[in-house]
Amino acid sequence: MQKRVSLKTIAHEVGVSSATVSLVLNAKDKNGRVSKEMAKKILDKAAELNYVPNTLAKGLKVGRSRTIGLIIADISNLFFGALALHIQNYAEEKGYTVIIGNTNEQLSEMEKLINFLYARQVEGLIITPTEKSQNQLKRLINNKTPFVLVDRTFPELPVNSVMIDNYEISYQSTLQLIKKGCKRIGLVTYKQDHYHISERRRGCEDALKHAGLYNPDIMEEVRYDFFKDDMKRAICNLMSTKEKIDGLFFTTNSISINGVKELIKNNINIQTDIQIMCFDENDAFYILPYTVPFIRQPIKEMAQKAVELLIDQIEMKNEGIRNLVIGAELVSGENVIYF
Amino acid sequence: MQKRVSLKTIAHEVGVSSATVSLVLNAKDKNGRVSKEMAKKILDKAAELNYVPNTLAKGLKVGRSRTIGLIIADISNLFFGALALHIQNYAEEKGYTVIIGNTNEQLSEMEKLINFLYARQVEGLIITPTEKSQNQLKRLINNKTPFVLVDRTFPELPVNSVMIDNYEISYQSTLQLIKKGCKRIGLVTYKQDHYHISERRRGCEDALKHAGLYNPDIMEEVRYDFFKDDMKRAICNLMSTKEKIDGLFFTTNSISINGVKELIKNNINIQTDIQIMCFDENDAFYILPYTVPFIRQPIKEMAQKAVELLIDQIEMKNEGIRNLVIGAELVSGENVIYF
DNA sequence: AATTTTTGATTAATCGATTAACCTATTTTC
DNA sequence: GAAAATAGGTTAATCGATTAATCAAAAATT
Repeated sequence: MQKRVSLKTIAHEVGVSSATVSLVLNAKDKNGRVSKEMAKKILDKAAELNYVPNTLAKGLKVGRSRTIGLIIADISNLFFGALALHIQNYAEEKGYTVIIGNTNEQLSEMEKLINFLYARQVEGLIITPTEKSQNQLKRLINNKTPFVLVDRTFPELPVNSVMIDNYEISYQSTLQLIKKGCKRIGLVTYKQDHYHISERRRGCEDALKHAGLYNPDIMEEVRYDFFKDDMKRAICNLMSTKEKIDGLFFTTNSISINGVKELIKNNINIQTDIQIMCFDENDAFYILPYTVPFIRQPIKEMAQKAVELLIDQIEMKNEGIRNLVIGAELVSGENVIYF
Repeated sequence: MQKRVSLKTIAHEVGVSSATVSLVLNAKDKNGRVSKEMAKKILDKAAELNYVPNTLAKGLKVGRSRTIGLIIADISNLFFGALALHIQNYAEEKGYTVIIGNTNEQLSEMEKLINFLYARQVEGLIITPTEKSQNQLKRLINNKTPFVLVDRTFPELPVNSVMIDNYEISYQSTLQLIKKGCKRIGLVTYKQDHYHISERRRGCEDALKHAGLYNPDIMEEVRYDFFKDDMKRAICNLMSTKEKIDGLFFTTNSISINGVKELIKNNINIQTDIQIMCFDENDAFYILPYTVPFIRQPIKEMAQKAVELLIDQIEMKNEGIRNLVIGAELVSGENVIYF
């Protein structure tokens, strides 16, 4: 790598001190601190030498890195990928650099990442927390490190968060299944204690209970670590009940995709035999010859709000804890139903 | 944010100079520079105060940021998402931080990103270049900025690259279609001048020519900016030829997904009416009741090699330009065919 | 003509960490 | 017992940029 051009280089070539160069290049010579001719000379030389300021040195001096850390649970998931993209775009627009880390849903990785990012002087974090990460978040709170949770949260902790209303959208979407005439509606969800997932389940189950259709025998749980096997078993179980089920609610995207796959494998016609409700958009749905109804999270909006919340905290514009809830939409066939 | 603990803080609390603290914390007191008792005191205090070194300050001093920039063309694409994940994981393992940027296939964005990353003192770049970005790459070459191209390259430029053998795998995969008995094999590709895409086309066409099956009338091009409309038209054209086509080669993942979708929409049975060949793995393929043959790129290996090549350059272990070609595999039903 | 103001720049400290060079007791060596 | 070696630190410069404080010369004011 060629030696980089620093303020000093320019100063030396023009024959002034580096302070002068700094003033000109930062346009802080408002009170006529530098003559126009000199300013032009410096600007020209900077352009000629292709000067790019050293963000790190500047950050060190002014005590601000203008960097935020993004801790994602599973970047190979399209939902998180899109979330990361929008967070990055929006943060960059606001003048911040984003360093992304991936926990792979591993608590230990989350701890490592926090330290890693902290050492890189991030001014704040946007986090999709892994299960049981409350203690790590508490440490961040004690440190007064600004952070925002997205997509997932722990309701018992006093933290900033951006979420969709998982209960509400699940309730409403289940009502849609009922409206379509489903009488025996099952559910497949993860066996884990993420609040957002259990809220989805609760929303679905409450809708069923209120309609007098709730049946605990057709609520299936699958393990994250044995996902494929458990899905196979779950769909198999559900499909072999005496009274055939005619509706199915999937609480996450991965469960939705795999659920549809297993249904197709079992020769169940998703149009006629059963109605389903999925979470999150996916290419896979568009490949099918029929439309699959799914709940769409407003990813871009969530990303922007998360960045805004974080920057407000960093720049001390915040007034206490904020928990944003953003509406999701049910995409069913051609028509979008908003809630 | 709480005031961070610096070397000085520790030095002050223990009652020594910060030089001593630095020596102890970096284990550079090998020649008995610091007494064991003092070292223990410092270590204990560092642990007590939860000291985390300021990577930026260290980078400034030693002249190395240990950061690399990753410029991705379209992070919402699963292939690039996976590539980014693996690059990041492997780079971190090697002690480097990765800052990711997304060009959205826009040349102007690529220029902005390069400057942005350069200002952040990246020591090198891994790039999936956009079309017509040769001049920007030439500037990097002139600057002697270490960089590696992945997935795409410009054969006329003297650059390091990690690629699959697009020509070879396309040739072989087309032979498979022919072996299955296809007589009229069409192709859908992007109308753009990326070398890797045109190599895929060339591979397919050469296989057809050598088999005496080449027909330029059923080679369709679609525009990136009018993708969906063009795909609709392309498939429609192909399907309305007098002599029905019985094989179809898609040169990218997005074309594959959309192609399959359009075929299904047009009520064409992919098992019986037509044989297809797709590029890159996708969830969508697994949702279908039949297996879709596709070409799988060894993403993880490509990622690792790219990181290795780059680090070799950064740490001056390189010996000139290297162009790595990694074998891809054809995944056809249950059996994987390696080339 | 003496004083004040303005113009146009420089000096020097600082951010946090590193490291070559230096210093002072204490211990070894002959 | 004097010189040399060693142990156990400290000083100070440095990376690149910022900025308060300062300064010298020219211009304006009285």
